Amino acid sequence: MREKTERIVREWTDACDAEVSIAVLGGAWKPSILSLLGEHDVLRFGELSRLLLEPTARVLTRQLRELEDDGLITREVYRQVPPKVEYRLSDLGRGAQPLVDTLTRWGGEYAAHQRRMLAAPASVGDDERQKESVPQ
Amino acid sequence: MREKTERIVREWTDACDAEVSIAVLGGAWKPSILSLLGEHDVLRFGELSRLLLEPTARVLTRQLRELEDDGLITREVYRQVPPKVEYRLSDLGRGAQPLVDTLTRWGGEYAAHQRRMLAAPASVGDDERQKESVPQ
DNA sequence: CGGGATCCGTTTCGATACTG
DNA sequence: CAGTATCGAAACGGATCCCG
Repeated sequence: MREKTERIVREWTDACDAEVSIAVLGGAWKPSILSLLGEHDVLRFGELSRLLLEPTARVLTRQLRELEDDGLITREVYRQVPPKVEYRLSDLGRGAQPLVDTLTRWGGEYAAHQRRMLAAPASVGDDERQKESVPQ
Repeated sequence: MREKTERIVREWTDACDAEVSIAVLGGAWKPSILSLLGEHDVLRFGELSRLLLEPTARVLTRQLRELEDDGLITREVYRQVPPKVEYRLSDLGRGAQPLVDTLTRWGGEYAAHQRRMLAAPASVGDDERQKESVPQ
């Protein structure tokens, strides 16, 4: 487990369990990585890199390490030339798939909703924080 | 919408919709805030502050503003002395409740699983990244 | 009561260059 | 191919003081 994850698992009360999920899945690219590994079963470093539209190797490596440390994916190194490294979901990672799917679905709906908002010319009486009115 | 949220909604491809969810819900205390507003229907600033075990006012204010900007909660100001401000879920926020619940459930299970790992004395052959072995 | 202003340390992201 | 090393910029969480 990452130190950060461990701290949160230890110290936070049950009331905020959702924060644990955010701590584990909240890094850049992480949900996408889990999603792709869910679809493809096994992926090499370079394949992940291309599918994700090229985050820098530095960044991708760190996210993968963190997911590994938190137990969601496994990393298998083939000591050969040229090197080859395979990533898969662990049991824990497969257990997270429904959550990732839910994140994907809600995020898609939210993005679609907001894109409609962006497309629509701001109409009079639109809701740009006009609640500064005086209800009482 | 926050600038950050808007950037992500605009620029990311559909393949990474989950990142949108993380962008919106990924701040400290945010899932907890939504959770509490789901339970209590309406809460004042001070009530939220106490229920969350006292984040500083500065931090709580910022998270509430971001959630408001992203359209998940509403803020109603009563111009009286002493002041009174009420927070509620918006329609968008109510729509996020199933997602928050899923985050809470998975986070709870993950935390329980990892706490068992922490409690168990590390047994021989435990999995602290021993995959550096040579499969081929 | 419900903040705003200011400041700061840490974390995180990301670009560039290099390597077994 | 799959990284590592180094560096800079920015975002974030948080403390402290002040205010209508």
